[in-house]
Amino acid sequence: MRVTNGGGRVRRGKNGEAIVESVRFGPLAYWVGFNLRMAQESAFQAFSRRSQEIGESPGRFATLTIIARNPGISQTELSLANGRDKSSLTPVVEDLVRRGLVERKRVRQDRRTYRLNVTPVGKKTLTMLTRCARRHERILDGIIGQRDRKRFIQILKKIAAEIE
Amino acid sequence: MRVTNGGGRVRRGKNGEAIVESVRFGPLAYWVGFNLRMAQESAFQAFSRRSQEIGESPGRFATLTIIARNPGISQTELSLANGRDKSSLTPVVEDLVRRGLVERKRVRQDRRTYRLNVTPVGKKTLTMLTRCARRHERILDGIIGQRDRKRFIQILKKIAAEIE
DNA sequence: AGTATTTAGTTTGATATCAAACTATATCCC
DNA sequence: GGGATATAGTTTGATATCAAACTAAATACT
Repeated sequence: MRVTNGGGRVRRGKNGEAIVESVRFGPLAYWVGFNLRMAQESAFQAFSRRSQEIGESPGRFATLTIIARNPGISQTELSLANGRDKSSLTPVVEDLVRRGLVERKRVRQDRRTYRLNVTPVGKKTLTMLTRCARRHERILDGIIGQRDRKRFIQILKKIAAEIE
Repeated sequence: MRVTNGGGRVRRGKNGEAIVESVRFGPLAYWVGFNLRMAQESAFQAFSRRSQEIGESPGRFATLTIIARNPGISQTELSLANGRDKSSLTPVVEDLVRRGLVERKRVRQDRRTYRLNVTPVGKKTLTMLTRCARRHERILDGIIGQRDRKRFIQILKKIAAEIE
């Protein structure tokens, strides 16, 4: 179940007539935090549907892209770049390796760490996912508008970087 | 573990000297979806820390606010407004009722639905949470800047409303 | 009135995530 | 060299969430 708006509240009066009241959000309506959450979740949901069409979980996209762009990256570096705890990555990487999309090698000099690389099969999947993500981005661009897009992304980056 | 940037990759050369490479994000760097996620998660994390200081889970804030602003709202209406599946709300409401922050009454005309209201105790908690959220908002405002703030929120709302 | 459909909320099963504790290895410093 | 400390990754336990199946009640249709 997905939300698209504040959803009208329908209530019945004495005679059964519908009384539609809209939900009041109070301060939430104009606060950044709440709107950020709602926007992110809708966008994620939309991308999720798209990527499921090609049989991949949406989270794999960022993971695969970062590995592909940083051959030999370690799991910890990946977890930092991806904004997830390193422990969350254990099952994800396991799954990618099991399905042959990613290859994982021990490092000779430091036998604690792994180096991750995308396999040819993984590259094919990534190509499909990227196409999928581009379509998604095009829709988002349409909503935001060319004029504001750059500034919008700048602000998002600034929030991620500066909030503690 | 929280991410604030792309995190430098440190690797050791033959002679043990540190080689710092920064992580390449490829297309992720300028795509809306990824930056939206990173910003939202950092912001949420920050608010989470704040609200834990007063012993409340961060999710309770939106829930309590919406109930307070819409006395007698049903769980389904609440779930729509809050952007969560109605089934997720069952344990949340249960907890709020158990702790005496919210009161829940059966409706005579329609015995399937409940009406939710915030109790005086809940109002006190909400006041504290609101103070906490205001501090958080002030920081976000500082990062975004007064000039762009309004437009930024408009865009977030537009994304939530228009993406499918 | 009586059956079919819709609706409100709960239950169940699956997934993603985090944080803290843990294991194995590497590095620091005496 | 050897103990103390730090680091890479895994394990474990807890939480939040969703989606689908379910129950009970209301409404719609004939």
